[in-house]
Amino acid sequence: MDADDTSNSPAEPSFPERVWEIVVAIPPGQVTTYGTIAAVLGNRRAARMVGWALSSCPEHVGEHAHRVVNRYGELSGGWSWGHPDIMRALLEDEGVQFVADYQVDLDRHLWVPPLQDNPEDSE
DNA sequence: GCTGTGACTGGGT
DNA sequence: CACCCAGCCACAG
Repeated sequence: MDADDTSNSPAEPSFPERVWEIVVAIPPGQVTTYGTIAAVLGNRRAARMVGWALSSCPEHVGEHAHRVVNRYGELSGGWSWGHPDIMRALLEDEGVQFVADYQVDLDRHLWVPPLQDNPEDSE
C-alpha cells in the first residue's frame, strides 16, 4: 500500500492541539504552568513545546493563554501581549493575586488540569 | 542537514 | 529564589 493516503483521517489530536484544549479549559481565577500541562500530556520535558504551541496558537486560544505561567508563577510570556502589564491586568481582573508585579501566587491559584489518557510516562 | 534559539523544567549548589 | 547544567522538541536561517 502506498504510504501517501491523504484521504485517511485518524483525527488524532497532536501535541499543540491538546495544549490548546487544556489552556482553554483553565477556569477563571486559576493559573497553571507549562510543566503541568506537559506532564498531563505525558511528556514533562515537553514544557518547551507547550510554550511553542502557545506562541503559535490560534487567536481564540490566546484569550486563555494569559492563565499560563512558568514554574515560579512569573508572566514569562507577558510580552506576547505587547507588554506583561496587559497579561497581569487580565489575571487581576479574574481575581488572581500577585506576589510581585509580574508573579502570581501559585500557592493560591495553581490549577491542575484533569489527567488525559496517557498510559505512558511512568516516571 | 547542521546550528542556534526558544512563552520551559528539574536537580544540584 | 538565583545561577549553572542537561534534556526535550520544533522551527528558522
